[in-house]
Amino acid sequence: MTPPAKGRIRLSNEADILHAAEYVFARAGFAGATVGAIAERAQIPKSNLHYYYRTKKDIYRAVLTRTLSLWLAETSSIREDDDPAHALSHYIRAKMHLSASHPDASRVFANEILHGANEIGDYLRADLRTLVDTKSRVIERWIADGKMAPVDPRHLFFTIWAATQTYADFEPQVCAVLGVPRLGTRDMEAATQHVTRLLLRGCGLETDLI
Amino acid sequence: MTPPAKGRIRLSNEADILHAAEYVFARAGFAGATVGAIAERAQIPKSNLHYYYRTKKDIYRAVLTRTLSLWLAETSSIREDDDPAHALSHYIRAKMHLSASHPDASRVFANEILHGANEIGDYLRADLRTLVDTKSRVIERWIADGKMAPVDPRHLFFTIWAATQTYADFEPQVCAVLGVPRLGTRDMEAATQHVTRLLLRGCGLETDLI
DNA sequence: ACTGAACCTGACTATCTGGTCAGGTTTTAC
DNA sequence: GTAAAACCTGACCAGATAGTCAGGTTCAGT
Repeated sequence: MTPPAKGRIRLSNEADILHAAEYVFARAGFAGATVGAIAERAQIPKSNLHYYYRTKKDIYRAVLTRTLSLWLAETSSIREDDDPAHALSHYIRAKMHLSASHPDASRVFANEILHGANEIGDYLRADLRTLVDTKSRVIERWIADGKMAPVDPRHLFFTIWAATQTYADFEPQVCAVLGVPRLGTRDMEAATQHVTRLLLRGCGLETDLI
Repeated sequence: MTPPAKGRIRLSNEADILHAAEYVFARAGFAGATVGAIAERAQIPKSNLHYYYRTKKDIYRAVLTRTLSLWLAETSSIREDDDPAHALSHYIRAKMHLSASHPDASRVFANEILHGANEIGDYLRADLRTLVDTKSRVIERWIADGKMAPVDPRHLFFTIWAATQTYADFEPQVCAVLGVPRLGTRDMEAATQHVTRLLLRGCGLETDLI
């Protein structure tokens, strides 16, 4: 267990380390990342880093944990008493915003799942599954009420996640096709418009009204 | 350069190595994969492997190159004289089939782009971009002819790729949410139906007619 | 001011891994 | 049958890297 009360210095240094680690893990994956590189980026000696996190895996888990809560918090807009078009477009926009503001976090997360989700598999099977089940029931209710076209809610989530995270995870491919060096605010806004319209229309929802 | 004429043994061994390498790279990434593990899986001594591929990067590039051509060949169904609904559903189905039949290839490819596309960036900016430009013009023509709703063709490709490849790249997440140990034929067929209907309807195309 | 806890660090090591190489065996072409 | 090319391999090494540790410095509460 970590000490119950964390000192000021510890708090600050752990934040620096995690920030640097996110950057390094996003670019090199777990195996390719070196503790030395993380330490260098955090501007801290390697042995000092080991004082806060005993092993590389400890750092990795800390980065993943921090990202998970971020990822999970965004479904709040999907509530049964809300309007489907409004709720879904809000959710999609929130996810796109996450891809734009925390691309490295998205990449670390993607990398973890891509390679078998060995560290977070239990979490996915428990918390994530429960969450999606709950939100799926809301969507099924909307469908039963004739508010939107019949769509498998779980697969709808897969498609929304994929369509939005692709702008963070596969940015080099997107940039290559669009012919831009990196994704700017304008590109991301166009992407958000596209995804929202395409998927809402796909769910049989009027997009002109938004 | 590789020798112009390859021996029978070389052909067979290179195929074994590449097959094993795809498996290992998909699970561990480039840095996490060890030449020893690839050799072991190919049932060949490590030094023999180095006889065929001098460096680990050579193996990696060979795997990527093989995958690239596979990935590229599928846009053939998108032709201007074809019906949009038919062409797009055909393309989506082909992409889904690729995710089902070559998940490891998809993962190696995804991993490469996720970590910056350093090996295939040039290819993406050249061949892939040209291909997408060409096919985008076809879709723009369909839109101009009022055959489908106005959709940004490039972003449409991003969404199709993302929605289909997610079933290979993020399989552990999909399985966790669906509560199944692995994706079966039935699951993939349901996924294909979902993606096709959602995206075609999103493009303003009638899906009942397919 | 004092003192114990928290924090810091250079030097070190065990291990792992990519790649080499000399010398062997098998295959192929004639 | 034979010779050259292709193929194979155990032993080896150099470099990289995760993690340790003993001993030092700074901080926080009193």
